[in-house]
Amino acid sequence: MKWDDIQELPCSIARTLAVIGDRWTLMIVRDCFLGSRRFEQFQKNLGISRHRLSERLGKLVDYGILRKVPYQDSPLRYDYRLTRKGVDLYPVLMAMVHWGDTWMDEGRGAPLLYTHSRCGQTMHLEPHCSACGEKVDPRDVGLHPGPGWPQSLPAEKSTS
Amino acid sequence: MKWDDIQELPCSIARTLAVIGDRWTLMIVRDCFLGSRRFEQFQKNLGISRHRLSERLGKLVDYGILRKVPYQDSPLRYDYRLTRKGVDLYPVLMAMVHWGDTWMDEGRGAPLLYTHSRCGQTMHLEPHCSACGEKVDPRDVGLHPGPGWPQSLPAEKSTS
DNA sequence: TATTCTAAGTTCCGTTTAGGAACTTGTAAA
DNA sequence: TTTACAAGTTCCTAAACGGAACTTAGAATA
Repeated sequence: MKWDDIQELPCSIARTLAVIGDRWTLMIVRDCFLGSRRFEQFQKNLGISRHRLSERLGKLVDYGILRKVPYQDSPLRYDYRLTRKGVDLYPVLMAMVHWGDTWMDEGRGAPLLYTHSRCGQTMHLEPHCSACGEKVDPRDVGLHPGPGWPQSLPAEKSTS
Repeated sequence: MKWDDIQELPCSIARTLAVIGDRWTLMIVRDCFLGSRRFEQFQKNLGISRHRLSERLGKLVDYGILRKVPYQDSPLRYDYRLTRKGVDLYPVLMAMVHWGDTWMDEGRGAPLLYTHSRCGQTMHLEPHCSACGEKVDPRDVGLHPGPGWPQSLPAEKSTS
């Protein structure tokens, strides 16, 4: 199976990875959250090849994660800005931040700390149940087929 | 810059992507959460080439995300099981699930639904503040250098 | 007016990584 | 004795990546 075919699977992780599962793509999105908007800025911050960057930005625009907003005409030039769909990737990135802080800091501690302005405290993001608001343990999650599960396939057995 | 060099950056997202940012790697981890433990099982479920699978499993073991547990000797054979480090990737995967459910369902609805056994309701994972417990909006998060921020670099300006 | 500069890409080409089919190894079952 | 099974390896072609040089359109400078 080719990598590009995974977006056809009835699986939201596969469909998400089909969009942001490429090398560099999430790093570009990360850079947007840190304030980058322009080609040269991304290129300088990330050290990605211009060729690759150009292609990835195009893909992110095609998928509606970034949109091009003119910041001058003659020559016409665009900022790349996160759309709502792009901003919605925040929990994915922050989940990675927490995992990296926990497991990949090599004893040096987190490179960045996050402050919740509502409560003023340093924090990380914790997954809570959208229904009851409690913190969720993976073992307390059951799954079953939803409306988008293909009728042609048998129901999956319920695991973790 | 080569992709493999990103793990040197003082950024937990980069360090996380250095481990799970490859094609197929997160799909394999996903399959683990769904109950797969053996080579043939992964290969059949994912359609990944045996070559690639073998290499990715080895990498996941090297990074301590999976561990090999013998399930028979003669011939000696192993299950691949999630370690604590691997289980900790759950929030990353579930954040992707929610994003995929929201933006990539093509109007068909979520392929899978998740139930929180504590409260019995269908849910998704919401990012909450680990300090105050409230739901977090990206605009309410400020960042500043942490203990792992290299002393040689100037402090970053605080963005989103 | 001619030259240089800036931003945002494209082109080209050699290197890596991926994908797929066939083959291997050790053992158990028919 | 042959077949089957599980878990890889080998080998070869195709696709993706990385880096340097080049392009384009206009602005600024000499």
